[in-house]
Formats: sequence, C-alpha cells, structure tokens
Amino acid sequence: MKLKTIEDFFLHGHQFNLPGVSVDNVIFGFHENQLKVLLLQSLDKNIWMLPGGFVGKKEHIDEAASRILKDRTGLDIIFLKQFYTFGSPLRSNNKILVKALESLNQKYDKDHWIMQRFITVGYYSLVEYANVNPQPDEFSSVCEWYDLDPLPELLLDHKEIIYKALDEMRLNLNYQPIGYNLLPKEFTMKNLQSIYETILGRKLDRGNFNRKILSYDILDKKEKHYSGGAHKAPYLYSFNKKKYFKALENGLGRDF
Amino acid sequence: MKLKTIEDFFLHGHQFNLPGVSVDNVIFGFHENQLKVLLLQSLDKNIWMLPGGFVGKKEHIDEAASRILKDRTGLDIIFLKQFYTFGSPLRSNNKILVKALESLNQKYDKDHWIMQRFITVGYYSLVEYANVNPQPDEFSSVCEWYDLDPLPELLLDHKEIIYKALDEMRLNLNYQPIGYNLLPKEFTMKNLQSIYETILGRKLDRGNFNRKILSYDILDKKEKHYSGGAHKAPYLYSFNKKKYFKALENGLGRDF
DNA sequence: AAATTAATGAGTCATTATGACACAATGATA
DNA sequence: TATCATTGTGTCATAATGACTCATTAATTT
Repeated sequence: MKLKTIEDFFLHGHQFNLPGVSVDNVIFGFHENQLKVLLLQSLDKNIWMLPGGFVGKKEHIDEAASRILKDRTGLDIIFLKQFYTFGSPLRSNNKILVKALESLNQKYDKDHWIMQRFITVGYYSLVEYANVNPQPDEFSSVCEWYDLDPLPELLLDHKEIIYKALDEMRLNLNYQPIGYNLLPKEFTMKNLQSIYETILGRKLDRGNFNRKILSYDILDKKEKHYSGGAHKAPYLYSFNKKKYFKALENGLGRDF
Repeated sequence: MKLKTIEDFFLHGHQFNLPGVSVDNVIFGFHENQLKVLLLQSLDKNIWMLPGGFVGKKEHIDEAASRILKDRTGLDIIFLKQFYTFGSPLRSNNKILVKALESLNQKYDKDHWIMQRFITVGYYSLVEYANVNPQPDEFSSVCEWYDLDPLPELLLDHKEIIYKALDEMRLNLNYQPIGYNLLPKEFTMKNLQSIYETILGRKLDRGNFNRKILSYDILDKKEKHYSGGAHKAPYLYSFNKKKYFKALENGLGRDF
C-alpha cells in the first residue's frame, strides 16, 4: 500500500488536526493527618481547577510537570509520578482560558492552537504542606489547599483526575517507598505510619506496620530516642538514602 | 497575579508551541509459546517501527488506538491498555514520515504541525497470532510479526516503548485476568499456563498454577474431557464471561 | 489384549506472610 | 512514688506460597 496524496492520509476517514498537550498536576499535601489537594480558583471565582499548563516546544513532559509544580509551590526536584493520560475529546476548549482571553480583548479564531482540545498527561506528588507557599497562575485568583472530601466544583474532568491519582498513589504504596520528602531527617515509626494511614484512609496495626516497614530494609535505626512527647520515648529512624532510592527505582515487597 | 499580554504568558520563560499527539501500539502476538511483536518496515527498508498514528481532531485517544489496531490487524474491540506516555523532546520530527513526504514531493515548512515533535501515548495488547492478517500502512512496505529477541533496529525510542510495555504487561498479570481472546471457547489448564509462562518468560509449577487460577474464580469446569492428545485426558475449562470481565474491571489477587 | 508411557488431578508438607492480639517496659505527668 | 498512655517485642492462628509426591488415566506400543 502506498501513500497517494497527503490529503488521502490525513482525511482517511478522520479529521486529523492535532489536539494539544498539557500537563495537570495533582499535588497532595500532608497536614495534620489529612490529605489536601492544591487547587486554583478561576478568575471569575466560579470554578476550581488543578494546576496545569502547556508543554513547551522543546520541553520534556516530565520537565513541564516539574516546572508547573515549582511555579505553584516553590518546591524543587521532588517525586513526581506520571499516572495516566486523559484523552477524551470532551476535554475541549478550556472555557476558563477562553473567558480570560476575551476579558482581555484577546481573541483567537477557531484554528488557533490555543482553541483546540487538549490531551492531558497527569502527574501526582505528595508534599509537605508546611513547605508550600501556594502561588496562583495567570488565569487564577487564588491558589490553596483544599480538603479531598468534599471537593468543590471542578473544571472539566478534574475531579476524575484527582480520584484516579489517589487510586494510583494507593496502589503504589505496595511498590515504592514514600515519606522521604515528608519527614524530618529523624522521625518515629508513628510519624511514618501516619503518612500511610492518611493516604490509605484507614488505620493500620502498629506492630504489623513495624514489621513490614523494617522488612523493606530502607531505614536506619538511631540510638537516640525521641523526647518531648508524653509517655515512653520511641526510637528515632532515618531513611537510608541509598537504599531508599534504590527501592524507589526497583520496587519493594507488596501489599498493605 | 493577572494576565497582561498573551505573549507574556506564552513566552514566560518558555517557547510554547504545542507538540502533537500520536499513539503507538505494542501488539504482542502469542504463537507456539513465543511472544512476537507486530512491526512495520519503513518504505526505505532500513528501519522498523511500531504501528502508530495521529489522534483525530475529535477522537478519543483510546479510539485512536483501537482504530490503529484494527487497521493493522483487522481485529476489533479487544483489550487495549494504556501503559505510559512518552514525552521526550528528542522524539522529534518523524524522519521516516518526512522522507516519505519528500519522496512524494510533499513539502511542509517548519511551522506545519506535521513537522512538530510528538508526544506518544503507548498502548499494548496481546492477541492471537493466527487471527491476524498484518497490513502495512501508508508509510511502510511490510507489516509482520517479529521475535522479541532479538529486535531489529527500531525507530526513535520504539525499543524502549516495547520493553516498557512488556514490563507493564507482566506486572498486570497480578491484577487482571488474561487469555479470553487468546483461547478457544474451551481449553485446558495447560493452554492457559502456557500463556502465563510465555509472557513471564519462565516456567511455573503446574500444581501451584492450578491452585492460583482456580482461586480467582473466573473459570467454569466442563464435564467433557479433552481428547486427541496422548496420555491422560485433561479437563476442559471455559472462562465465565461475567466473572472474567468483572475481574478485569476490579482486579484479582496478587503475585505470580 | 496387556503392558508401557507420560501427562493429569489431587493431594502433602515446610516455609513465609499476614492479621489480630497480648504484655512487659518506659518515661513524662500527676 | 504511683499512674498512665505509648512503645518494643512477641505470640498465635490463619492464609499464601513454593517444592514436591503419587495414584490415575487414556493413548500408544508390544
């Protein structure tokens, strides 16, 4: 089979005219044993949305995700995981963007790329709430942490994206260690357990959690004990950086 | 923070100019206890590549993947799984495509979308070798099954894509049933075991495999026995369609 | 027709992983 | 000094896993 005319190919039963590519970040924050998610409020104050943006011409999608994360949170180089790509044609013209453009007397005709529909590559990360100073972007008035339950009215399929990210993050607890960027250099086993419990949304048995985590062999036990709290002083642990990142790469045991 | 000019936004430290979106399918074929992968040979016969294509203007990316699968194999509605999105900027201008266009005196300037770099959403599927009649597309002369080891020289990062697909498919054996579209209505446990062994690339214990699969509760045991082979006749099984697709949706147990 | 053969069905058994729970030790607080 | 909540450690029953055994059986051979 040979190529006849280029139109033959492009219009072969389909309207080929490329959708654009954007990135949406689901940034979970860990605060007082609660999961929050970072959201932006549109300029007209009606709708919330995930921090996201277009992918630069010569930019790796992973870099675009990092850049957006940094712009919204000030955070650098942290664990960002691509979890799914959303490609429904209903993810069409970003009405918020179009509105914003119109309000500034910026108009683009239907063929301009900005008016096309977008494919969105989703990334998630889990960051320490206190380290973040949320910054709104050009299309939003507010950027802040929001409780996962209940979520406000969200743009397009952003609610679906958040739930999918949560599912994937939970699944991934069985394969990859977590907590390195969420805990101080030295921490107690209870601190770490709280993170797992918060993500999973359920309590875990203390003894069994201990056994499991220690079997991963990514922690160093300190001689020092924590003091300051009431009652018996727990041991302090730190992540063994080398083993942690090796496990992040190669995976761990399974199942919580 | 407010939007000043649109250029402000688009050029805010980055060259925004959208990459395009394409889909690449990694189609594994199961034949005589070997895994094959469907590849296309470029018109100039130098390089092999994965079947792929652009995403239509109003097309869901999942549909684009299905369409490409159907065009290359004639197969309809089978299990296609999105596994990763490849977004390196080095995935630039498809030289094969450009060459093909030039050879047909089709030229496009640098700004035409077809000359942009592409983001590729990867899908994989596992199909029955014998059901497929491979069809080359407009940019290829040959479409055929190729052994996984060794792979020929491949376009861009297509080798990486294939290995990633294989990894993901193996991981997924722990979560989703497989085999429905690979086996006749009635089959023996050995038939099914062969599929798992082929995908995993290692032998499994017969008794343990039996126990594990039956614990999934997706098979119906037939009263009839298989006859035709030498030696003791094994039971025949069939997938319980309802249970199978429920498990495909909700997941099964873990670990092989 | 009987013996042979090799794959099957159905188990056993040791080891490991998991979930639920128990209890003594401890260190701040009363 | 006694209290008390939390911690470190361990037990125990159950489930899951990996390696293996053995009688059964249907086609093939003798």
